[in-house]
Amino acid sequence: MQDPTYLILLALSDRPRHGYGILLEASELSRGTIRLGPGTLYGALERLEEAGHVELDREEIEEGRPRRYFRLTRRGRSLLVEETERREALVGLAKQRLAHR
Amino acid sequence: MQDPTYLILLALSDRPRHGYGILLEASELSRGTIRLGPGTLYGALERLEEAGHVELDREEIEEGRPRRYFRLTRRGRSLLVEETERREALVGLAKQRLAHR
DNA sequence: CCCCATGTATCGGTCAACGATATATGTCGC
DNA sequence: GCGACATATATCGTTGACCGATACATGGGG
Repeated sequence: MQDPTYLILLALSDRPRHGYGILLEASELSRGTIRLGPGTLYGALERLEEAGHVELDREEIEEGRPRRYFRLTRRGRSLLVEETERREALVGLAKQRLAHR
Repeated sequence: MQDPTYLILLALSDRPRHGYGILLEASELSRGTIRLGPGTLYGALERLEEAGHVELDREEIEEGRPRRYFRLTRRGRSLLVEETERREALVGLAKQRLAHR
């Protein structure tokens, strides 16, 4: 799993968000390091939805503008936890390697 | 930077290695999680060499089989350190998020 | 009145990654 | 002596995530 997809899952980990909200949260989470474009977002959401990691929470229409909220599924949260552990292990190894030289 | 490229840099961080050695070391580092194929390896090495992150250390011929050793350049090591810090920060954030719920 | 922020969505291009494949030698077991 | 496997390098074609550009729509601020 690459960073953009990981950030999307992470942005949804505390509560459901709509597309644009995910974009903003992901940007904040990475401190502006990673900027998701809409193409990345909706493509990834589609794949995540198809895989059962994310699902539509609700649809709202506010002042003529539609908002589609997505939420993590149980499977999605599992995936996020696993991926986090995998990343943590790899980074731990790397730090160890880079330290003793 | 994706995992395969990261693992290649990491595999070269302690000493120069030849292609097949990188493959084995990367497999060991990730505990078999990530298996690099030759296509991935040589493609990535070419890109890394062109970018000045990796360079040819020496060429040996042992028992009719050629061995091409690669090493990290200073720039390559810098990149590896930066990338590790970036990954560490992101994983730290993720753990924090996943904890308080 | 125009720009910007908000909000969703599609399209096409790029490029890393990947599997399959090819070539060659040495070793081990049968 | 033969086949299977590990060692070792390399190429090719495909896939698919990612990304920028673009489109469309509304509301607010300068």
